[in-house]
Amino acid sequence: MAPDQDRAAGSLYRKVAADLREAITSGGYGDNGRLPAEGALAEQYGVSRGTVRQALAMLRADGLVTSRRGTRRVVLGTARVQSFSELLSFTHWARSMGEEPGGRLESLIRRPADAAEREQLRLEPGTEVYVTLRLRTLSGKPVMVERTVYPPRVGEVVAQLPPDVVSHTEPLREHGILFTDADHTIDVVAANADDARLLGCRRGSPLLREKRRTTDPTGTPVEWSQDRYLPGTVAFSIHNSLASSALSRHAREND
Amino acid sequence: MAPDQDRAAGSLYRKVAADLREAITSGGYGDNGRLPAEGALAEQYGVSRGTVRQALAMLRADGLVTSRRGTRRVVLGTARVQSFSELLSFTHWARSMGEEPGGRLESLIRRPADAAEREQLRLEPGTEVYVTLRLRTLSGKPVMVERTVYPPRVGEVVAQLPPDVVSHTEPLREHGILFTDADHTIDVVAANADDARLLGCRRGSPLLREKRRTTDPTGTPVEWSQDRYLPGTVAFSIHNSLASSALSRHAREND
DNA sequence: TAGTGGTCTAGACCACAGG
DNA sequence: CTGTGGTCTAGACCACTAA
Repeated sequence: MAPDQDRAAGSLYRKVAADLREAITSGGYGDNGRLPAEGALAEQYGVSRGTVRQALAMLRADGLVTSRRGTRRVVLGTARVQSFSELLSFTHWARSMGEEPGGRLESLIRRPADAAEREQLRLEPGTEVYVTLRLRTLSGKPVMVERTVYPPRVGEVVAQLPPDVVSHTEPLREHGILFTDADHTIDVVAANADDARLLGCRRGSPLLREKRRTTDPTGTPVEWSQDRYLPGTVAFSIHNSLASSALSRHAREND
Repeated sequence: MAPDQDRAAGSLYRKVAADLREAITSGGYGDNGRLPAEGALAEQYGVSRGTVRQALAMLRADGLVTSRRGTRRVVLGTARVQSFSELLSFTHWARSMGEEPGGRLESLIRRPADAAEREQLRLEPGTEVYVTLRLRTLSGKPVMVERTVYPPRVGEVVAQLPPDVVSHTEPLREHGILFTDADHTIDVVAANADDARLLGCRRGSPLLREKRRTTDPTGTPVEWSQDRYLPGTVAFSIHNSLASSALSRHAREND
């Protein structure tokens, strides 16, 4: 078991959800099969129906099952949805694919925030921010350029990390800086001179861009980042429904 | 009020959620402000705490509020998240931006499904599918090429629509074909000859691609589509958190 | 310590699917 | 009609935050 999965512990409904997820993804209920009724599951696990429903809501959000009034839940598929930490951390993502993540800090500067940065990070005029430029690699091959702006509290921690540290989210968590919510925007952008030099592509060639603003549980922004990927190295996937949705990032596969 | 929003009707928690959403987005609680306690909201609306929590879970998924044990919920922002129908329907999306959606059916053919299509739509070998190629425009300007594969049950309905019909999801709903779940993948692809001709770009120039498979409440696939957008016309946004996430598509704004 | 959200229970009624 | 998921209630206890 990956250490990530142990987070199922702590609450009952997470344990039930983890167990059901395991049963589903290992084919225990078949594809397009039906799950037992909520009442049956409640009895089977020795919990109330409400707890079972809370567990099933997680699977619903992940696109594993549908639900419709009147009939049993249907197994949609064995969709692989990434955990939140896999989504935010290049390092976790790479490792989950069996690739070796690498990176190089190109620059780290401290300067007053401009208007856009103040807006994104909710900072007072004159506040200084830390700005990093990193090249990210998979098994030695450049795939992404990452530009991140940190507010002072976070930047001070980042600035003291060794320049060759692979993961940033882990040390930050140890400093009590938590990532709980993120807004992402995905589009296409042309490579500028820096992008071209670092990624080894032509200037003006298209890159897949992900802009991301992350906040902690109090709603305070902790990071504003702009990642630019070489085409063909990444795709973003989302499952959504009338009720909920989820995003996942994965290596691109053939058409 | 847009007709879409009337769907808040039907259940209590949706009404509560709609009311709170309105209060938040109109600034009633301020940015980074605090919501009243769950108990207070329950009393205010005359419902149980469980119902209030169900409503708040929706706002949480939309990125409007955070939550943390021990303190009141924090208003994250006034994020505009699109409804599921806006996300699936080009027509709804265009109108929500105040643009005039247009389109032209370039071709509609019926032929046996190939291996990939059978896989995506869960069809038996030899089953025939309907394949459409459409050019989509905003206020007359080409922005997207859409290739959709329908299984027979759905294709038969689509094939009988007038070629210049703007929205397909609406007539389908009237035929009892419901869209409840979708999986999306977003990446970059080079324009082929057809794309270049229809969109008026050079062959090989980059396009933002969204692949989408949609299913109905029983888990049966009803559509497999591949949309290719001109760069600069669209971006995709997602809010996600430790608990949940949502996707929205919107017009690109300046950097 | 007091207030808050997170979790869990037990029971109720309804709307809808399908025989 | 029966069985199912959808909704709602009333109450309980716990873990955590902030004063």
